[in-house]
Amino acid sequence: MKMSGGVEWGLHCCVVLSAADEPVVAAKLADLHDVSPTYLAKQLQLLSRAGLVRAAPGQSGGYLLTRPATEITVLDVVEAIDGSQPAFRCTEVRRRGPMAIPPERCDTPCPIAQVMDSADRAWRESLRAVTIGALAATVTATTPRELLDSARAWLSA
Amino acid sequence: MKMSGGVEWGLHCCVVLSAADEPVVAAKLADLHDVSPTYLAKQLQLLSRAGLVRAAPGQSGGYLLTRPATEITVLDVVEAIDGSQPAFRCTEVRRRGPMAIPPERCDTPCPIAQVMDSADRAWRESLRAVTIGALAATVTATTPRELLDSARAWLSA
DNA sequence: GATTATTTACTCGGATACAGTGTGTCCGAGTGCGTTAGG
DNA sequence: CCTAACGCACTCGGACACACTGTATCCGAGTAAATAATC
Repeated sequence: MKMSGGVEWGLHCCVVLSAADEPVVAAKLADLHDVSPTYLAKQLQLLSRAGLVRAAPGQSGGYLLTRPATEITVLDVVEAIDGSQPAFRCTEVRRRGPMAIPPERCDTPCPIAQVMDSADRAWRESLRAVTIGALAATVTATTPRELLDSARAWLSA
Repeated sequence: MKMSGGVEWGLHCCVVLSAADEPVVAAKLADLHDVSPTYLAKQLQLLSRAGLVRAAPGQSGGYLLTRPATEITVLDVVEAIDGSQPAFRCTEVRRRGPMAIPPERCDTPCPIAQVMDSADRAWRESLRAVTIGALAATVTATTPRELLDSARAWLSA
């Protein structure tokens, strides 16, 4: 099981965007993180479709958050990029093969699927509890002031 | 994000094995669940490597659990088949690009990785809380007696 | 009749092809800004 | 001097190849049981 590597990029981009008041161009975000510009563009488009960021077209355009960073959860970003479907999908093995349980007697969901769904909910709940704003706060608290300032300056340049 | 479909098969197989006192042949498990025999063999080999099941070779051989079903957690099976690595892998984007944080100042782990790891732990904890024995108990409790008996009979045939 | 070497059929195990999704890339449509011509 | 139309450069958006992991498969090595010959 492996989640799309674009999730990490998307989260970093959202944190950066939360600190910028002006639209930031996709290419600049790619340069900052030293990743493929075209592929990161794809991820940003996914964020745009999900309504988390807004694309300002035209000259001096770029991306900016649509909501305050404290109202965007990590789960939002993960689901926008990696999809919202659970990792485990029950194929109802019970109803197949020679010992198949007849569908009319299958009133209760498969116990295995129940366990998996429960774990999946716990995972999502854990991600929903943290917002981009909280992430940004941690970053600003743990990073030396000078680095933050120089980064912001480089971003505006 | 998608987990290997073999996980579902492996769990079903473990539940079946917990109800059988004699070794069960891989081909019979495949027939029972109506899945690819050769591919399910691969999953059983993974379970064998992980030490969850034991392969009895030779005539009248087959697979059987190495421990009581109540001492095998769902997480054990998931990790045996799907691997134990977390879904999210931090690539340390902070240390790349023009605004890279120098490694010597990177004493605290990346906040994003922290959140992801926390969610991953919650997920694993949820799966660790349920054993194959508990699953089997639920199955026996929710499935009509006659179906269980016929299934056991078919398995021994 | 008991013992033992042999044959046999069956099991699992690892090495080998195919497919689907994720990864990475490209070019075209659309939009705001700067310029310039006109009033 | 102000206004408005124009062109342009820049932006994002969706359509297009490539790669890697997961899926599915096959054949060979090993083992326990059944068999038959021997003592």
